[in-house]
Amino acid sequence: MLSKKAQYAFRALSTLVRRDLARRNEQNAPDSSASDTPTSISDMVQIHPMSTKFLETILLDLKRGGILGSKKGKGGGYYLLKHPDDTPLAQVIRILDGPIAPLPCVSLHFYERCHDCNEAVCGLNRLMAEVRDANLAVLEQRTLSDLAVHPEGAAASA
Amino acid sequence: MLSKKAQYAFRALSTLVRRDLARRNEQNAPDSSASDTPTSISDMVQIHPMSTKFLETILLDLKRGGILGSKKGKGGGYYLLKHPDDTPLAQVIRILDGPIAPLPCVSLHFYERCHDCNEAVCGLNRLMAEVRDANLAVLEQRTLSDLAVHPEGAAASA
DNA sequence: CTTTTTCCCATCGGATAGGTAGGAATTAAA
DNA sequence: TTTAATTCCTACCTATCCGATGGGAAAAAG
Repeated sequence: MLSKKAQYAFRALSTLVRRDLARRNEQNAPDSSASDTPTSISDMVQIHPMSTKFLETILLDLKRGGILGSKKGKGGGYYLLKHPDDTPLAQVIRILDGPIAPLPCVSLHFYERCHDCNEAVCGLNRLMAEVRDANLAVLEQRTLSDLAVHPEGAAASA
Repeated sequence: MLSKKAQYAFRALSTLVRRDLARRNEQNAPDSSASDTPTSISDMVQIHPMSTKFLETILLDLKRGGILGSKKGKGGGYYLLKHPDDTPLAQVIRILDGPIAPLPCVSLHFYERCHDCNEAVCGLNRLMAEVRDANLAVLEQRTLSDLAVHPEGAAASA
């Protein structure tokens, strides 16, 4: 299960993504690198109500994780460092929740040796590697852009 | 990530499965229902070293979950209630770790309404439902039998 | 030099994970 | 009929983590 941290992260990111895509549209600059108009924490909290202080720590994590940039002071805030298409959901989850794999011994980014079993002949490892791959097939393919897409053509925005 | 409980469960189950399949083979009764030769906790611990007391609680969970039967007293122990092919890994995980879905609002067996968002238009729900389905494609398909299969040993079935 | 913001550090209460202890109930066999 | 082996039940314990909060310091803009 995703932690609250990851859930809140996705909420906040969806706001940043929507603004980012809108700006790219307006400016006819679909490929420009980073936003120049940061969004403050208080703005984000107004759109998706949650604890300001808690969101603060989350955004800091995302910044350290290389997803967000920030600008201090008046008019400051956070912005996406890359095009929303270029940040897979897997990256967000790894920053906030750690490994995606169901076992450390089949994790790609957080591998830890499994000392209780021989990995070569352990039936569980093989199966859990399948699970990991099934997850990654979605989470590495889907990106922040998909967060902002709403299914039916309806103009149902938040 | 799987809990230790689930990991230990799979270890113990792999022992039961191997014995169960061997017995079916010897007796030329591939379709008989339950084992008549229970395996004791101490036997299981000898094969896969772990805390006896902890395994006890796990096996009780598996029994309450409808996967194992038990026999008390001398010569007693636990046995599989069904053919190993008929218990998907998902069932084991649900008993010991709860939901497989990454969010309660997309869980099939542990659904809980998501009060912070409109599920119909929430981008995250849709994506996490994809993740859930990717997981279930493996975990409902793969069964206890797959636990006992060793890769290089040739005779790999499915 | 005041206001608005990010940034940093420390703490905190409650829940959960992982594990332990002791003993009652049941059964087989000596 | 006693004894040994087993499951079963209830309670407890400890460390860690989750979710969250508080108090400022540092930077930037007006």
